[in-house]
Amino acid sequence: MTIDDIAGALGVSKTTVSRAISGNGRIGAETRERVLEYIRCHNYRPNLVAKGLAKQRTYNIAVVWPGDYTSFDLPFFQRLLIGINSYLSERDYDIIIAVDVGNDYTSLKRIVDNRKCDGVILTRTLKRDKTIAYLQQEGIPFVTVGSCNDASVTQIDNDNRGACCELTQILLAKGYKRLVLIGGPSDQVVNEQRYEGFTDAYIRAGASPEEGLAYMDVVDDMHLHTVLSDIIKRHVDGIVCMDDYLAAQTLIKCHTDEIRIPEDIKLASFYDSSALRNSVPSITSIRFDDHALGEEAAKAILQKLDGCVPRNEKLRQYNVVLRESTQ
DNA sequence: CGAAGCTGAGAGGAAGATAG
DNA sequence: CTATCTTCCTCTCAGCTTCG
Repeated sequence: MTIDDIAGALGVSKTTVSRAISGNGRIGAETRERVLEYIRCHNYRPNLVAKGLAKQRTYNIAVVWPGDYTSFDLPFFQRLLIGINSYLSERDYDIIIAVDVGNDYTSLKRIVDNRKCDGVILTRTLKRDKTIAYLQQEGIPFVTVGSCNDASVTQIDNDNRGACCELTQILLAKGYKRLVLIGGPSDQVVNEQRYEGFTDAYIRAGASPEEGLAYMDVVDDMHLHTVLSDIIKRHVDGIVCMDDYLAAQTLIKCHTDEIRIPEDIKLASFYDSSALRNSVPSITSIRFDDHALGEEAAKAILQKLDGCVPRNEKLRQYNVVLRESTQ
């Protein structure tokens, strides 16, 4: 059934049917109700492809998923994606996933070149982000989940710097002065912000982190193993991991080397994934509302498509959840 | 005469159908 | 084989009719 069929059945023009559905343009209340009643009785659904043709829209949003995500990052991405989808699906938009690694945007480019999406949501940002530069050059509306230095980019983000600072401050206040930070690729803005938060906490405590106790760019198990061996030799008070994969590997390494957590060394992480929430011991972590983060990103991209300039949201709040690993 | 209510025509992209 | 319609469905501009 099309609006033409409805128009024929009710003896009005298809324009009138269209106006009754959209609510745009002049139409009598009685005529409108007659059309809507007919639609209700006959389960009519407008053809979105035809609507897209008329409105020059695809009703798809591309979401860029970093292909190098680990299984421990997945819960974050899953919650984020569900948040994005719950907002978009209520407004007849769908998601297309583009899987790209680092600064390679081949997958996204194919989607954009084939005009399969109206806008793009990036789920992380890099310090020199070529994907952002590409989208700016192409003039494609986009928002980032994650911060970047370009103020013209609409950015939605958790307060990673503040969260890492507060977590570190809590550990310092407990008397754990020699803390180590382990982080992933430093070209990811999120990791840099967490590093800054870590050093902020020391500065606020009137101290500075011990030289060489921040291990960045830990990207594979071999490297992590070497780092952990080094850390254990240095007899530090605690380890702060920038993600749950690193924390999980640290747990395994400590168990193998018969180092007890929290008796011999404290351990804290990010993301609050269920694997570490329920591990023995349970791991102190940061809790963000990733679902709401996704909804906000989706809202912002639809605002951009409608020609609004969404204000750059303030950083989203968090909770530090203290558990057995830092007692 | 002007506002309200409505209609006709055409645009939009891609693929299939038809004419030359 | 190439070029030119035609079709799919919806939206919207421009314009028509009706009525107070």
